[in-house]
Amino acid sequence: MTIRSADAERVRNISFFKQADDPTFARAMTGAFLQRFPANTTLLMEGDPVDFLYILLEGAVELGAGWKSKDTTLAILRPVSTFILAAVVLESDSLMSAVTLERSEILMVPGDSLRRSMKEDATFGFAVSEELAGCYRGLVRSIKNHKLRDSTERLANYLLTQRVRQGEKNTIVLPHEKRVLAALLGMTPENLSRAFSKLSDKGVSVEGAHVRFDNVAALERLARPTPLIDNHYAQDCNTKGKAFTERQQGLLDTKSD
Amino acid sequence: MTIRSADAERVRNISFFKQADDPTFARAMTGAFLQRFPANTTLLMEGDPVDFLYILLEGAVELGAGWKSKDTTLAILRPVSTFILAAVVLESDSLMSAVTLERSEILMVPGDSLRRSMKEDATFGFAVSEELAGCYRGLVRSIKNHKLRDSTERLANYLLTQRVRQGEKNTIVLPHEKRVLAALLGMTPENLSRAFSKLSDKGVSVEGAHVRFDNVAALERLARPTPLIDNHYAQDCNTKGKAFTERQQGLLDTKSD
DNA sequence: CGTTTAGTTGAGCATGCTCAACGGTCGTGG
DNA sequence: CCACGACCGTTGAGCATGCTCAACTAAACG
Repeated sequence: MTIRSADAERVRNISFFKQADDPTFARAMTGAFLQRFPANTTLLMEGDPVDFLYILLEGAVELGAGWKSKDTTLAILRPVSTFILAAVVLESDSLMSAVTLERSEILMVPGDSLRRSMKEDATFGFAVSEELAGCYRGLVRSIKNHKLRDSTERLANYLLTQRVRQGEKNTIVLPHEKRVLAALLGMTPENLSRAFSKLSDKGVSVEGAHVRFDNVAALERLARPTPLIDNHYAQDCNTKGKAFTERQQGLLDTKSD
Repeated sequence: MTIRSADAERVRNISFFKQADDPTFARAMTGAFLQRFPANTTLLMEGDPVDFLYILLEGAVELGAGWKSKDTTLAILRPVSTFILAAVVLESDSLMSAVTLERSEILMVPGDSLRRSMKEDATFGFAVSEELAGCYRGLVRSIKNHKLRDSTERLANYLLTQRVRQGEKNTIVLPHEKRVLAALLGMTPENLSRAFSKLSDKGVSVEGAHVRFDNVAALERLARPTPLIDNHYAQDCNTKGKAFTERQQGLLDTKSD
């Protein structure tokens, strides 16, 4: 077995493996191996056949796509996240490219093993369906965020989201370089700068990666976060405490394919 | 049983029911009923709890979302299409609203029945996973279409796509009102008009719902369709002849949740 | 100490939206 | 049968959001 038990533990804690029993988990992991990649390594290009499910355990990965000399970022992933799950289920070619942003540690699970486990164990299969459904809904949120909000509103909501995740304190630290954040929010670095200065009205001040909030109420009045777009503001919105299956992604951050 | 056998047949022909055996199909359909709705009926609002999987058998449905007095169209569905599948799997609230565009006939399948069948029959569960994965990839295509192409390019690709679907003839008939088409392509009706006139250079002429192509080569040179965005141009791209699981959707048309 | 890279700022431009006006079509009702 | 109104689609003018390009600063790294 090429994976350490500590890693196996971490992997079992991601949603859809948590519900698998031991034999199913073991079979799903058949042939899996752990690999390290330096920053800026292309893991996968658009159109490549997909043979493995990728599970990011350490580092950061950008999912993107291009056409006619344009490029766009679809999501930035942080551990622990799976990606390319949909392509694995369908045994089809990748629709996006994946590139490491930092030195990263990635578990690669053969698609065959995963599909076999799904077909043999209905409970596990259902868990994968839940994961896929969560990813789907993450994308829907992402599209709504993009089509219904302008860049300043997206930034405002991003900041409020980070504030919630980092414990409701009045200062947060940005988890990405500003250039990466700009790509995540669907704008240029120049416009991110300008968006930040527009928010100074609302008590937002920036110093490097540190952001301070002096008037959260005013910021919320501009941002108007909603559980129908911003997953974190989902108080009791997922009916059965299953919030874990639905993670924010895409323009909202993390988890994908 | 409230559904006619002719309808049952049509339903069985959509991807993920096709793979179910008879008992599983029967159980999944427990409590299902067929309902007719007039045009412009709201079937579901954003944030509503979802109790049924909807299957559109006749008519047309628009999926949309709103925020702060803005509204946007996420997809237009045509028969036979399921929708709200992801929310059903997760037993959670809808992220989009659904409205009939025409008089429609919709089969409503209780979420409980569907989830139970998935948990009891791994083969059926896998088929649902394939469906979800296909929906996911449809959304990814949709986002790429939107972020990487300007409005004229989206229209050009839409027209080429329709041409392929309608049999590669040199004239097609638009399946929607232009106002609806505009929403589908993510622009205003005014801009759709302008986009059409920009395409007259490329041999495209419009008369009502009829569009004629006099220079397909030129149009393709502008549109540059690719299987990584436009599903139809997938020659042999899905590895195992499973193309049926992946339908175009969202900005590309039809099939969703 | 030079070089590189991230971030900011400004000017000009492009894509797409809003608002208003107008023509054509269809359905209704006089 | 015609007249009216409603609505779809088109066209034009002006505007807004966001992008490109360029210059400049500051910090990081050799």
